[in-house]
Amino acid sequence: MTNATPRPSFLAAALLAWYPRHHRDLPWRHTRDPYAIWLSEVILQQTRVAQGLPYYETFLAAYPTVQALAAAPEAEVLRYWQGLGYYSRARNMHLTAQQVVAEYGGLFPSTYAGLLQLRGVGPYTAAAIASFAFDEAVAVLDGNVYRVLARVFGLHSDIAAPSSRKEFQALADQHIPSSTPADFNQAIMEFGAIQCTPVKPDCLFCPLQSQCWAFQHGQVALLPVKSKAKASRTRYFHYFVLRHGERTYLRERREKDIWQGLYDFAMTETTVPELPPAELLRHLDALGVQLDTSQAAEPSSAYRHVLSHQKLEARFHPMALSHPLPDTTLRDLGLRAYSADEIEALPKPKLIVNYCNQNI
DNA sequence: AAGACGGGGAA
DNA sequence: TTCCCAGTCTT
Repeated sequence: MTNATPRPSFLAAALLAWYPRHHRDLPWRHTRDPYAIWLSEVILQQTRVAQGLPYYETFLAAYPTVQALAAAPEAEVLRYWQGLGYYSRARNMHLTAQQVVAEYGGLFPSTYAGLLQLRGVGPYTAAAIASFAFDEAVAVLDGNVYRVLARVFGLHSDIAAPSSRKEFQALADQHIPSSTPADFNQAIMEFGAIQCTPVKPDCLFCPLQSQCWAFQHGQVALLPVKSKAKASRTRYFHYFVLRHGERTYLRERREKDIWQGLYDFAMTETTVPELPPAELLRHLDALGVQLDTSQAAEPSSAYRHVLSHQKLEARFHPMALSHPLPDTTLRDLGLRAYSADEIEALPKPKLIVNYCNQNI
């Protein structure tokens, strides 16, 4: 006799009973289109549902098919992504869309292993698409799943350590029912998001209460174990908001740093808050700005912008130039003059959006 | 294995 | 303010 009908998992039974009565009605749960599911999963990778939802709607309206996304200019794709963060997600989606159209005839791979080959698609996203679009019985492992499993089974491995993945994946794969893998995956993630929350989980009305190791041992608040992220560093940005007439100079960030592919102003960076006046003059000279004809206003007060791993403190130095910047400067620094409408259409970091909203 | 990569919400 | 939220790629 084969094990075609494995012993039902108490976890699966509880989650599958809980899910229909508690889950949120979200648009990507009404489709089997791997493209739409892929989009939703990439958006949700590091983003809360409330924040990602409007982006999903707008993005899907702008690019209803993988062909439409593949045909779009990258800057436009990034503009739709503006404010979501982790912009490599959008760049990778764009590249992958082009690959799917050019090499896969516009059809997504239909297996976990096949999906894993795509750029920007890792174990989590491959499992999500494989189960939701193709009913493959591969368990998703996201932050919610780590938390639920750590508490229910009393696992004390550090979930921040890559080596813990195998342990949790094996446990999840052991409990996912081959008959309804998509429902199980949706249910366990939703359960973690709504019921088994990071802080103040609703243990009082939890269907797994009697079977939950953490609850039974009074260790709910201690699980999952997660090592702390290292302290973030502070960076000081000094932006030169150069204008000539109605146009302002911006450039695309191409360096290997934050905000790759997005647009901001010419700038320099220091490790201390202040930019010495002599340094300011040196940079303006390098830009080819003629000091006697420029009208420099006082720098703005500091704009503080907090990323998870960096604290940014930015000051903006607006300058009205009486002559355009030399072509050599434009070429060397990648600067171009844009009208206000054109700036609005460029993808920009939130910090720059904030500044522009107040000053441009 | 460790670091890089955004931005937002809740306490 | 401080704490929390985390997949994928690169090194």
